[in-house]
Amino acid sequence: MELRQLRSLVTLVESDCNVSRAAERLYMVQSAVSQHILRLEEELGVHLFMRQGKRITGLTDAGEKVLQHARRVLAETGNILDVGRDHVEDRSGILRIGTTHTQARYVLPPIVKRFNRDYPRVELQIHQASPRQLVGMALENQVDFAICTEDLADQPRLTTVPSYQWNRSVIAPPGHPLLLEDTIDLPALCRYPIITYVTGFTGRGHFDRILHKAGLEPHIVLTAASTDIIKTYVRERMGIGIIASMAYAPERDADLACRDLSHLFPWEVTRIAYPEGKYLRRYQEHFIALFKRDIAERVSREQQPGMRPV
Amino acid sequence: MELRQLRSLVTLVESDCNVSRAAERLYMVQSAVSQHILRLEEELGVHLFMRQGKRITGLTDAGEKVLQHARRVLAETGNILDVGRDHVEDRSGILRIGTTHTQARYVLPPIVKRFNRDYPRVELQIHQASPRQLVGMALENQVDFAICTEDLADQPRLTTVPSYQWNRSVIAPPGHPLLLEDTIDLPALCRYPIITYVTGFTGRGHFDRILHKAGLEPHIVLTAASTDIIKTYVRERMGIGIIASMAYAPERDADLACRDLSHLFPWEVTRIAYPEGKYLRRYQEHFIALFKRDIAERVSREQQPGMRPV
DNA sequence: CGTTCTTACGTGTGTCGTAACGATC
DNA sequence: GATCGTTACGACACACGTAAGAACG
Repeated sequence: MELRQLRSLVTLVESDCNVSRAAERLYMVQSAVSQHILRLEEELGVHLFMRQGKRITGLTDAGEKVLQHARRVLAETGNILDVGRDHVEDRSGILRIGTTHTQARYVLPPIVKRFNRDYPRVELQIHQASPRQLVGMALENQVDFAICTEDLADQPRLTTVPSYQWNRSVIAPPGHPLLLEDTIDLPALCRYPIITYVTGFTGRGHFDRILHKAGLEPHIVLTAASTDIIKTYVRERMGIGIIASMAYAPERDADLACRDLSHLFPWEVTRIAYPEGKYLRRYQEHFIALFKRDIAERVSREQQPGMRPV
Repeated sequence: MELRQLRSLVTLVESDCNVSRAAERLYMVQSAVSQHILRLEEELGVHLFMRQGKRITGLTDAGEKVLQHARRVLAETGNILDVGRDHVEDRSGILRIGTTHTQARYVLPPIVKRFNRDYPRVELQIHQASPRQLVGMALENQVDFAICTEDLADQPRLTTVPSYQWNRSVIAPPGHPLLLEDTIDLPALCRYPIITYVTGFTGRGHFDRILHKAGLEPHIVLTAASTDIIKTYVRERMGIGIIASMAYAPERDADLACRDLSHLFPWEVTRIAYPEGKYLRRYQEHFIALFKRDIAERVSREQQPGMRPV
């Protein structure tokens, strides 16, 4: 068995079982990849791929199993290379972050900026996806860190680092009747059409559960994956917006009133996740430290009510 | 980077950093192993080993890190080979069991016998070690299964399967004054010299904690790692023996009286552990199933009071 | 002086690329 | 006929073994 062969196997699967395309990605000719697979199958004594004539159509059961282990082999060889890179030159490299729109737009910017100042020669990549996708991307080593709130707790093959906590706020156009209330409670919220996040995003799960427990049926008039969309329709007076508190920017959103709702909903924990056992390069550890430090500073500086350190 | 190189690295460390001996184990000449290490160091740009002149004296920090990942790479390639073996011939292979004396001597025999009847062409290896050592052996893939009671719970990189529960019994020569008591309690036990297991073995931890909580100071006159030794000195009338209940064999130990102590101590859980993510061959899964089934049958058949299924 | 590791060099295996062939849609 | 995968073959690279050299106790 050779690492090359495993590399070909994984790339082939990621190229929809198209040998030609896999070969391109690997900067090799088709025949080489083909041979890798054939030799691997020969050595193991199992067909890893199902074929119709000569067309490869998919993985066999054995292929699925081998693929999983092959992925981990490659991940670990990647870790070994990273140990080397860190000793040769620990100030440059790539940092691939997978995260949701909310984090990328409202939380990461100051952190990323500072990180870039500390490590100007590290190339930063921000990949945007849904929490569920992010879990897969972290596991398949398509990103170094997955940063989000959902789906990360108790994930068996991921190490997760809690980075900060946040809660929700309600936004509404100035003069909206909700804003006249002294203290906002759940029934008050449910008296108006609500615009909030799509299921699976940004604390939507707990939001639904709390309202359901209270026996309330909110009138959710529109949902979106990103806060910008929500704000847009709140401005259009389609309803009140329930958003993550850190997504309210006082300057830019001066035309929207905002009220904290921390007393109504549980605090959400945003986590940084990476594959269990992954070797963290110096700058990767630095990023995690920076994340926590920045949140702590921001909270104490801006007195933001809907956000707090872990 | 090549798998061969990683293999050489791991073997070299397991050969006390002696290149000649590592080469022997790998059926290669010294120079080949030497080259593997040098090329790997060259590619990574780090010294993995510390040297005094040409003598290799130990791993560097980077070497330690690389070693860990290299071990996992090899474990995963082993899993891949196992997937193949299972499809080629799933009735023969090797099963390496690491366990303590108590399990090997008093619990495993009927299970092993039955397993051998089901899979006569699987070579069984039983490696005996302390619970602490067993954890290391499982992690470093020196055994397939580690079976013991201590040190396995919440081990991060091991999957553990609870297999059965057991409690303690006291053994004493016939006519011993303790046997006249109606119900035996902790103070009663502490009135006599006690012979039991060494710290770290067979439930000794909970034993100590319970007595300490009760404010009792037992007079422990002798400790041993295996029940046979304990029995021997109980026969010599050096004291009463506190042993795992399954270690009392009514026929063979007819010259010793035995009383169950389940009412005094917490139940211990014996677990089967293997590296997280390990591919289990057919016969390995069968062994685990057999283990549980056999215990259930034994308990219901023999009405053994100090043993129960999970 | 034996042990231990590295370096030098030749041989053979094996991998990759070119190219032709065979299959499938 | 176009796309796709396998087979055949040659060139090159490289890993291993032999053997000599260098460093330590």
